[in-house]
Order: sequence, then structure tokens, then C-alpha cells
Amino acid sequence: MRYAYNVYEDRCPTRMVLDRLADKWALLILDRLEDGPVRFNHLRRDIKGISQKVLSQTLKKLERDGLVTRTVYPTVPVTVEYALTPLGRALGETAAALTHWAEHNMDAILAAQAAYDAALAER
Amino acid sequence: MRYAYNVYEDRCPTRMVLDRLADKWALLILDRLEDGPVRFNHLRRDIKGISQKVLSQTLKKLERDGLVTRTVYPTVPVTVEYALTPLGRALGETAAALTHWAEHNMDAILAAQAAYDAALAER
DNA sequence: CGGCATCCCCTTGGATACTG
DNA sequence: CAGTATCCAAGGGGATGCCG
Repeated sequence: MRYAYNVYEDRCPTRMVLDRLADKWALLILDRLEDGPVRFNHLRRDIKGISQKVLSQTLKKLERDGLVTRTVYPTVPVTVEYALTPLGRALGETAAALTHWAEHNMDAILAAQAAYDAALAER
Repeated sequence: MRYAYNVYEDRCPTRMVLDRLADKWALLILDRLEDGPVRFNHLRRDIKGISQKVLSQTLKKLERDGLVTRTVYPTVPVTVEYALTPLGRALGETAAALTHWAEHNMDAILAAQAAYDAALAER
């Protein structure tokens, strides 16, 4: 076994964490925060296609996991900034490897899909 | 922008790939196949908690993406082996970084969750 | 053994409206 | 601005049964 925990076991702690991390929106948010704090509606606008409900939920989970901080400024109207914690920053860098891999190998994957679909249609 | 494509845009190819990769089961399957080919029911038994329907669907997606090969041996009853392609192996290694990160930082995350929940209950 | 088909539930997430 | 609350539709995924 290569891991301290058996990641194939149900209910192993690593899986819990993996569950949280294997989230498209979480990865995108983490990535978007790498350049510094961002306000709620700014995130909402930048990350196209996310609803405010899902953004809110995802941010809350990330905050609970200690990956993101939520800072409220008592302006009128109120301003809320989200920023990476050191932990979140470290994860963001790890996750960026995945995003970069996706980008570099996208062509190969798209080609494989086309070939697969063509072979299917032929039958 | 750090990426060739704007990953925050809806409908960008990188997001399509990321969508597929941000899948707990896919990551676990990729990881499980790193030591060599595995048969369907063997995978099903090893990866606790996955249903055969979801396993089947996930494997089909991975095959379509060119990450996994499916080989049928005409025994009776039939034997089917799944194995990583070079592309799949490369992704598996990248994904392993995520899994390892999860394992190494799990304690910090669990502690953050406990602190968050405690602060909530107190109010 | 390795699936696919069917049924069915129940969660996820979108749309909308409202509040501090 | 930054959410929460409510409603509702779609589909993801479990359970079961059947087949090559």
C-alpha cells in the first residue's frame, strides 16, 4: 500500500478530503484566489456559469476546511473578501498541476474522444 | 492570464477536461490501475462503495478519453481487463499528487472543520 | 464474468424573491 | 453588496433483474 490510509476503503479520511477536492468549482475558485483576495460578486462574475447559490455553498465548505478566509468589512453596503489561507494556497498549487495537465493534454483527449465516437458510429 | 485558455470562461475546452478529472471515482480508478491491469469485478471489489453502474459508466468515460484501455479475452465466461494508457498513467501520477496532498494535510483540514463547527455551535 | 435495462428515489442545482 | 429562503425540475446514482 502506497498510502498511510487505504484510499480504496469506504469512510477513510483521505477519501473525505478527496471528495471535497474533486470539485470543479472548488478548484476554479482556489485558482482564482491565487492572485489575492476577491469579493463575492467579483468571483461570481469572473467564474462564468456558477450560480450564487453554488458559489456560496462552495465558499462555505472551503472556509470550513480552512482553505479560505472570509473577511467582512463594515462598509455600507457591506464588503466581503475571500482569500486563500496558507493551506489553501498550497492546495491551489497542487491543483494547478491538474489544470495545467488538462490544458497540455487536451488535444490528445479530444482526439481520443473523436476516435471513440467515430468507431461507435461505424458499428 | 496564466493559461492558454481562460479557464474561467464557460465552455472552454480545459473546463471540459477538468470536469471529467474532478471526479472522485475516476481519480481512485486511475490510481488503482497504476500497478497493472485489473478486471472489472476486481475493481468493483477493491474500490469500496462504488456501484457497478457507476463503475461501468466511469470506465466508459475514461476509455473514451483515451486514458484507459478495455481488453476482452474470449474465455468462458468472458474476462475483461482494464489498463492505463500512457496518457492515463501520466494523469494518474498528476492526480496522485492531489491524493498525497490530501493525506498529508488531512489533519489540518479535520482540525479546521472541528474549529469551524465549534465556533458555530457556540453562537 | 461483465455488463445493460428498468424503476425509482433523492439529492443537486437553477430561478426567483426577499433581507441586513 | 452579499447573501438566505423557497420552490421546482433534472438527473445522478442505488437496487434489482436479466443476458451473452
